[in-house]
Amino acid sequence: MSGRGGGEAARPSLETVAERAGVSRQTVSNVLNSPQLVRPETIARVRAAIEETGYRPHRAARTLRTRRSHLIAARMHAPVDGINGAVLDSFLHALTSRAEQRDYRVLLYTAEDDAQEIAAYDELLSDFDLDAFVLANTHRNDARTTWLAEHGAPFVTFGRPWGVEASHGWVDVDGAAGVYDATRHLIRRGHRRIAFVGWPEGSGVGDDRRSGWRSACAEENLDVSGLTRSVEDSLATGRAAGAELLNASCAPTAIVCVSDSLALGVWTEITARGLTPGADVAVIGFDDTPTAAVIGMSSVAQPVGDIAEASLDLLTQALDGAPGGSAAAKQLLLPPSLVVRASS
Amino acid sequence: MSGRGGGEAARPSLETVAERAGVSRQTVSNVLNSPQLVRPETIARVRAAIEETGYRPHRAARTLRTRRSHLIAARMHAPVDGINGAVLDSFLHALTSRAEQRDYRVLLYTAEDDAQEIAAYDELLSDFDLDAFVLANTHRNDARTTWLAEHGAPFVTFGRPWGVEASHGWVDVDGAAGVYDATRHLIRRGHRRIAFVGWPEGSGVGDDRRSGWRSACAEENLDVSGLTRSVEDSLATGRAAGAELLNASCAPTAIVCVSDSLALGVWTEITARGLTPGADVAVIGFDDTPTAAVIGMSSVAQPVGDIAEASLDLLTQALDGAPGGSAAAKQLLLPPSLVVRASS
DNA sequence: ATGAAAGCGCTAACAC
DNA sequence: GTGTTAGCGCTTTCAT
Repeated sequence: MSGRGGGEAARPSLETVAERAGVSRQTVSNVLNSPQLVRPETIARVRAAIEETGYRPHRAARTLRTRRSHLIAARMHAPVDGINGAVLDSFLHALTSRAEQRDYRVLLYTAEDDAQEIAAYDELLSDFDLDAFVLANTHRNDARTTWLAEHGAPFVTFGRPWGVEASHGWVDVDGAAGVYDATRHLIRRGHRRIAFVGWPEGSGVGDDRRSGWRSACAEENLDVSGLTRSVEDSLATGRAAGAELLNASCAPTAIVCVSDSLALGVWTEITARGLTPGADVAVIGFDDTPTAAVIGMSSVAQPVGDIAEASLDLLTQALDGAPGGSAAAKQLLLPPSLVVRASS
Repeated sequence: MSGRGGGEAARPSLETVAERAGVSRQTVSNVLNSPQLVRPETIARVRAAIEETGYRPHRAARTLRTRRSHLIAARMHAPVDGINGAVLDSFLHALTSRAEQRDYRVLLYTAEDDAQEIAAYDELLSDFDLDAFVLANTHRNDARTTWLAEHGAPFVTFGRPWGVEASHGWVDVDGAAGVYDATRHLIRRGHRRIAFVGWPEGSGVGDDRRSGWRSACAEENLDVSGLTRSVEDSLATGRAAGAELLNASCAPTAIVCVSDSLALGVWTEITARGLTPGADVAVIGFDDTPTAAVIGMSSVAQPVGDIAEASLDLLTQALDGAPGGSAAAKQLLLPPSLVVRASS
């Protein structure tokens, strides 16, 4: 740690610039925030003075006056099994870099459940004048969106509102389509007995993804009886589900999973039996995590950059004022893409 | 996105609290910031008034006055191969949650090289009054620390200053000790030909880790000739290095790697030959990434939480004033720990 | 199109 | 130990 007190030059203020340009402080502010009110030649003079003095507006002062911090809050998720968290990490990176381009910054917070997260909103909103919130992992009965809406705080969610009608802006990935594509891919490769390992019924995301498998199979009149499992998300449960499926009298030749965690569990079971994923039993996961890439497992990838971009579009549209009636869609469903590797 | 304008109650200010408690604004401020100056009974009265009104101080106002934002900047790293980034992610999470406990928040920025990162510091410092910076991945000729020191900005690094004498605060993990432990572990298991796959000479971190392997082998008079490789960090290069080693006339029975990426590359080569990591050839990586955990690969783990904690200790010590002469060490080398799994 | 006055909410400096 | 005064740097009226 280095202490304070290096040789800084005195920080130029609006005043300095105004004097130098021979205008009032106010005019400088207008050049910055409402240039259309200022005559072009004045603008030029002021711009020159800004350049010469190296003036930079001070955020805290602006925030105090306008109640806008130019800060967007995002949650830093705890590394769980470390597998699925990878998607949120790259989403966060995309969000940060794209926010910078729009003159916003991302402020982090942590929380262990919805209640803690709401407490964080409360503090962020009233203490720091946070401009907006980006939520991930929406789920049924999501208290967070309700709270934010009630408090009039702008927000977007990465994930649809599940089980409720909600009018807030959201961006999501079409999980059903992703799993549908994965299943179609397997069908094209000649598979007829394709299993699905998903999460227990009731999770919006999980049910949605499962439906993609079901409809792809239905289209081809494939028999799916006994070919689905519902388990919590982990390697161990995935492996057990895989074992069950492979032990059945009519074992599947391909297994699609709702997540990479489960898929890796299945993968582990396959290799433990001396079989080769892809050659003997095909496996496809969901999220295209680094681990999947490393071991060569096919997986459905979410377009993280596009999600971040779209989220910010929605946000800045609301924050910086949508010109006109703001007819733009406030809900967006993006298509994922299947990354085919050796395992399928 | 939900718009602004929900039914907020009017925000209570210091004034409100002061009136209610029958004191001046200043006294309320003192209760909050310098309670030792206020008589206990006054404190109690003010605290009660704060409670009743639900008053919360406004950061922007305080920042404007004190030039302290209570914000700490950290870089959001781009997901590279997705393997090694995992350590920084959990470090960032630990940093965020621990900073919250000390009434600091973490603000993100992105950068693609040192120059961009310095530009970010500049903006963050003068526009947002950032209080401090946390840097990771220190390297030789690190322009960032020089810049920060010159500008008098408080900072800590996760990583030693390599190749220079520097007096700034840092926290690092003893990589040499980690690799030494890993090698010792292999020796205890009976291995006599232990190879090391590292990075090209010149990277401080890489050379340091390699030295741990060298000294453990030297202690036991093990022959290490032809048993080390220096390659860039990736799966492919790791795999190639592994192949070379295994093809040699006197192939090693165990391979220690400077990173999990390289170790996974070696792992891939081993399994591709129909061999089993651990049973046939032992492999140990570095960083204990999620992928390592998933596939059951031994790896050296960095104590991320402790690093975050220590970094903040150093920072807050400098920011909030170290009482007394601040005799506490400003440099800290933490021991990593070997996580033994099936691969060794 | 530009300028003057006022004030956002807080704390440092000083008086009492 | 507590109150008073002033001002951080900016933008929002409103007057010109």
